[in-house]
Amino acid sequence: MDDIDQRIIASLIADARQSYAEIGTRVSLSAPAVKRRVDRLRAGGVIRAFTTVVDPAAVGWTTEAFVELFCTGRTTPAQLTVATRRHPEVVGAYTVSGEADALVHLRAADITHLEQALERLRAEPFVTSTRSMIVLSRLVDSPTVIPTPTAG
Amino acid sequence: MDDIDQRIIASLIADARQSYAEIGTRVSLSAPAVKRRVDRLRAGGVIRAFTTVVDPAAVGWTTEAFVELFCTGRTTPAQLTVATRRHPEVVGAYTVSGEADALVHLRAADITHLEQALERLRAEPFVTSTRSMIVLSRLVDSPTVIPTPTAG
DNA sequence: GGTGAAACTATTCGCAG
DNA sequence: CTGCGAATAGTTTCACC
Repeated sequence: MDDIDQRIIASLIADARQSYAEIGTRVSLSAPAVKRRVDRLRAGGVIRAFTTVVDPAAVGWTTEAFVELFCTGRTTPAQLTVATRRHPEVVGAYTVSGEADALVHLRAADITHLEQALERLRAEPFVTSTRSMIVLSRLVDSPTVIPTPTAG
Repeated sequence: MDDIDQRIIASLIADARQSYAEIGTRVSLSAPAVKRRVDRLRAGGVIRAFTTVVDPAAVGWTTEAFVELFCTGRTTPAQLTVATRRHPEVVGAYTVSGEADALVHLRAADITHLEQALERLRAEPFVTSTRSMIVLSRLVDSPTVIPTPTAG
């Protein structure tokens, strides 16, 4: 992972459908050289996937919520992973420090759908209680972060 | 937006670098037909971007947090948007129902960097207090949702 | 929405630093 | 080990039906 790799990644984050030749002009490399680096980054797990950012509303998912999960003492992260992945409405789940044990990001078609998903989540045996924050408006939602780490 | 558009989108979410011909075989359409639909979806704002999912750790961002923002009474969503976009560490920001007024998703290089970002955020004039949840582990983190809305 | 042709890319070589 | 240039295979994109 050198500086050129970083720039290739930044370029692919900006547009995943760019040609290798185009990336090459940006980073001053030939297309085959870029491809070799991208293949290496993919094999090494640095690049996980090429994906498409879709307007959630256009696709029918208009309701979103963050739910804090309070769990029984003996709940493992592995249990949480398995449980949360069962629910298709879960788009993100994290164990966190603070009062709650986990934070779950839900996306649903509407309030009714969200309520159903929430009830299913609350029915998990290790969940003792939940606290929901319904998203009223999305102010910022960067698909991925452009890598410029040394900003501190 | 018909069923074929949905399937094209699902396919592009799974792999944004697929050829139009490949998508065409999945949805039983010719490559030019697929391109026309993709162009239309892009122009209509349904498809926002083609991007790359990168392992945040590999790129140097190892620390993540969700911060609940408590604001003064007269704070508008527009103010929040402007303020949160100023900070490069903010990867997501939402106004929410519940105790807090907003939820901010931060990503930083390390704890020190996160602390700095948090202090800068707390220095915003409309912020009265904050409550942080540091992410201990990422259980689920779907880059985008595969559109299968009618699951309720 | 399909077809076919032209322009452009991707990908695989051999070869050089 | 990494990058380059050339040749082949495949893709995008266009006009037209």
